[in-house]
Amino acid sequence: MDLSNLPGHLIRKLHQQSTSVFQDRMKAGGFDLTSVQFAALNTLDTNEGLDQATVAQRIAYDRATIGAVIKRLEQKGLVVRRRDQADRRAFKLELTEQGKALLEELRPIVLTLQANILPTLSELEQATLLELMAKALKSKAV
Amino acid sequence: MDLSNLPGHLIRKLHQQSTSVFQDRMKAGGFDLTSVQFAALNTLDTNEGLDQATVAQRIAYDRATIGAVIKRLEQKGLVVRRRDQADRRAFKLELTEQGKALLEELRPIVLTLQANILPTLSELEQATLLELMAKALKSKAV
DNA sequence: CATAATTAGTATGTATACTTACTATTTATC
DNA sequence: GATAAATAGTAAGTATACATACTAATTATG
Repeated sequence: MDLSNLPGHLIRKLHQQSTSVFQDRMKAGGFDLTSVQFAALNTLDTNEGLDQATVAQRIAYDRATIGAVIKRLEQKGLVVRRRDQADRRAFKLELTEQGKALLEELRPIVLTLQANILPTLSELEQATLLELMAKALKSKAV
Repeated sequence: MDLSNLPGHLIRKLHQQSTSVFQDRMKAGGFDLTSVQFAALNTLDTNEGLDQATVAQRIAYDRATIGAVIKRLEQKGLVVRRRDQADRRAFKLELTEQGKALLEELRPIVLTLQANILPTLSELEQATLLELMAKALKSKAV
């Protein structure tokens, strides 16, 4: 039984390649940020004042996982947490000036880097792959 | 900037879906094994007496990661480690009878479950996706 | 053959990723 | 309006995933 052609294995390796490209580019630029942290940061900029649960939902993360991610962003001085006065269980998250500046700097880099995740595919092939992945995610598997 | 259509994000979510389907199926069958552990087990059956480094290389895992995976397989009584007398740094890995039996039982389940990772795609679309993923992995990204 | 360079595996530290259980609060419901 | 149900976030536990540094052993090189 050869696993190498099964969906699960191919997807895992592609994910490896994807995060590896992201990390290499960040390191090359002297940035200390993971793809997860970037995704959280980017979501906050588009929508200031979100709480952790909403951020988690937007980028498909677990509630427990996002807590640790936000904590690290806070320690890096990129995000501030304030108790929501309307709902004192929740935090309202905001980017600091430093967080906003970093995000502006990173966005073009992250966009450019996406092409390097699939360097051996033609434009058409990349588009087809993205379309099929999006379709595969349409409704959750049983 | 919307991340949801970028390769990195789609790949991550697909990976989530893939591992989730695997875990659900295992749980439904009353098995306690991750996809990573299954991959290691399967590699060992095809090739008894491999060492950890070779197993790691075959299924594209990190040397440090595979050590922990093998340790858990050993604790579950599925794998045995013996010092290689020809190279006393290395271990020769072998499946136990229990490991072999479990593997035989799991193989058809794992094969069947692969289709559930991409339930919204037609046969043709699945084949196309697999082909493109395989091609994208052909040579590592820079 | 002595020393340098590699290699197998472990240890440590950081970062996801998810489960279950918990506290504190808020919302639903009777 | 008291109580039940739900929700936000944390805590603890397990399992990848990878970088770096380390030990022990092997191979290369002078």
